[in-house]
Order: sequence, then structure tokens, then C-alpha cells
Amino acid sequence: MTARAYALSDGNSFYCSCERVFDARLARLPVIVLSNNDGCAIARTNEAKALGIRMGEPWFKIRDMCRQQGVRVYSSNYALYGDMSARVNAVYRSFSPRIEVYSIDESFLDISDVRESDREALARDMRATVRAWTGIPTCVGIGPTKTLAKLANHVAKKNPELGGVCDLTDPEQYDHWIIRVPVGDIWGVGPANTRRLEALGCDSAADVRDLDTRVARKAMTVVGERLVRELRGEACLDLETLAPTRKGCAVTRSFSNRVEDLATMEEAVAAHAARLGEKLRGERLGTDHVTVFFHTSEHDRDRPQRSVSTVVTLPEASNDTRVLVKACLHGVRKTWKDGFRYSKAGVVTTDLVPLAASQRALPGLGQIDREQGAALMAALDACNRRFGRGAVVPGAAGLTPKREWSTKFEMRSPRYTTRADELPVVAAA
DNA sequence: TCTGGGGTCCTAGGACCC
DNA sequence: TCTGGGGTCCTAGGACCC
Repeated sequence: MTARAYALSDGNSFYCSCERVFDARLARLPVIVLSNNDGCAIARTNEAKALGIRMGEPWFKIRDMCRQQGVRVYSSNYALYGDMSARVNAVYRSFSPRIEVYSIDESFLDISDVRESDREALARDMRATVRAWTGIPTCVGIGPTKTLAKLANHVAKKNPELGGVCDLTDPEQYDHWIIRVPVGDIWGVGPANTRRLEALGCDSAADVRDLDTRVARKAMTVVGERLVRELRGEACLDLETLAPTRKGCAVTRSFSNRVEDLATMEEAVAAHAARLGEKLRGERLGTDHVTVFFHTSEHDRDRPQRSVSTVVTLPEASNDTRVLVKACLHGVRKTWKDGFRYSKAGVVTTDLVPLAASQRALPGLGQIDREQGAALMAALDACNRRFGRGAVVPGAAGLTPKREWSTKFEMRSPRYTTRADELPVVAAA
């Protein structure tokens, strides 16, 4: 049996790169993309990083500086990023059929079948092809385990002289880099485990690799032992080529303005419940209980704080928007109290089940008419796909949507690839 | 004025059972 | 004074990821 080899490819400053694909003027300019509600910076180009803009930096703190420095700022445009991600993955699939889509901008590829001496060339070819076909710049890390492929990717990103590719299945490269990566930069090691590992005398990934597995397990449970083995080149994590059915699903949002009245809260929660139904129907999943929560903001220091979380049980599993909205509104009304400035609300489900196989309630004891409901929901989803999300909503409880609470996207670019009315316009002279 | 959203995995500890 | 020993299931919370 030949040793395994994984490649991890990811898009550089992915959201920013997507914006650059559709506006060539952004090349070499500092660009950032903001989180939902235009809250903070979640993607920065190298030029923006060089200006000192940190990951997660609140927008209101850097707004003035960004204006002065000419930083180009965008609200999140997930329709665009999701579509670009699919295009990039289509290119990866032409290089290896065994691929795990790990996140919107990262995928693992199994390249065990590629000869050791050909791996680096393959990675370079793949980078060039992704760039040519989608416009997205990438980096590729190669390793005998997923953790080492991640590490290699990190090295490729931090060391421009490598030309975007690092292969740690090459023993010389492995020995060279493993001693140069600090513990905090290892995949799976966050702030808490960095402290624990440093207390054990580990400064580099090589130090962690050389830890006794029992010591690692004691300090960091099974996660620690697995980490040590993966760094040694012993694969403990498999490629997950089939996306597992999801276990939970949530729709949560901060309000653009604080919410102080019940009617607005009901409107927001009903909209979140409707979106939840849409997501569940997309995967043919259902739930028989839903958690509704809302709370004030820790940043309102001088204000009374309140945090509510309540579970509403349904008679049987469902993904019907009308059922979910009704249940969630019940949760809000049951727990509502005036006199607070609420900053965020959400609906959360866990224990999702494939709807078709789920236990039915007895007729007369709350059984939901699934057949008729499913047809109605399918029609609803079709309308919303065609005319945009939220075009049609159930008229639950006489709500008249004003959407005063809704999320801000004040600087969003056009959805170039998914909306005909937002196609880029080209002028030929 | 203004500070994201959505996931997963793992463990400890309590309740409950035989 | 002495007051079992295992199971399982559930929940809350920590930690981490992008």
C-alpha cells in the first residue's frame, strides 16, 4: 500500500478575491469585506492587512482610517461567494475525484495516486487552472495527513517565495518547516490549547509532534493524541467525501437597530423561522422542537440585561414554514418582557430527522397535513427562488413586515453570477 | 449610534435504571 | 461506623473551526 497524500487548496482572502474578479480596479488596492450587518471585517487582502486591519475588527472603529487610506469596503455578498465557490470546486474535481469540501473557500483532495515527484507540479497546474477559469488566486498545501496538508497550506500562504505551493510529503521540506511553525498556527489548536502546550514546553509544531501521546491526551483529551499522531504523519482523520446530513440548523441575526417592542420582535422571529423552514426543506429534514432566543447586548453596559431561550415542541416533525412560524411566535409571546433593548434574536434546531422517515403524530392529535403543506411550501420556495428571498411570506398572525430590524448590507456588490438583473454591463467602444 | 453567523466535537456530571 | 457497580441518556459548557 502506498502512503496517503492530501492536498488542501484554499482561496486567498476569498471574499475579497471574489469582489476583485468582477472589478479589475480593485487589483492591488486594499479591500475588505464586512460581516452580516456590516459589523466587522471578516476578509482582508494583503494590502488591507498591511494597514493593520485585524480579523474581526469592528467596522465603526476602522471606518475613518479606511476612508483616509482608500480601502474598498464591501458588505457580505454570500450569493456571489457561494457561486464562485462552486466554480472553484468544479475545477478541483477535474484534478481529483476524491474531494472534501471543507468550507466555502477550502477543499481537501486525495492525491495518493499521484507519484511523489509529480505532486508539486500538479499543485502548480491546479493553481494556474483555478486562476484562469475562475479568477480566484489560491494556495495549495500537501501532506501525508490532513493536519499536515493544512500546515503546508499555512506555510505556502506565509512564504510568498514558495509560489503558493508547499509539499510536506517531501522529507526535506517537512524537516525544514515543521520546526518553524508556532503551536498556535496548528489546525485545531486555539488559544486555550496554545497555553496548555506552551506550559508543556512546546514552541513549534515539531515540539508537539515529539510529545508523548499520553501526555498530549492528558492535556487535551483525545484531540491532543490525534494531533500528535497526525503531525507524525499517521493519518487519523479521513477524507469526508460525502457531506454528512447536518445535525442542527440555525438562523440568528443581530438587529440593525435595537428592538424594544413585541410587534417588531415577532416580525423578526417570524422571518427567521421562515428562513429556517426554507433551509430544512432544501435538505428534506424536519424537526419536532425549535428553540427561540433573544437577548440584549453586552455592549449596552448601563442597560438592564436580559437573555431568553425557550424550547417549543411540535406535535410531530415538520419543516412547514407555517408550523415553524406559529411555534416560534408562541415562544416569543410566552417569554416577552417590555423595557429592554434587544440586540439579537434567533431560531435554532438540533436533532434534525429526515422528514419522510420520521414518526407521525396520531390523527386528531396535532397531525400536520404534510402532503398539502409540502405542495404549498414547494410553490412558496419556487416563487422565492425566482423573485428573491422574502418575495412571498406566509401572512402569519397579521404581521405587516416593516423590516426595521433587518440586517444592513449597505455596501453590497451586485450578485453578478446569480441574478440576471444584476449582470455586469460591458461597453464596447 | 455602531462589535457576525453557523457549525462540529468532546467531556463532565446528573438522572435514572437494573 | 457502614451506605454497590455498571450501564445509558441527556444537557451544559468548553473549545475550535471558517
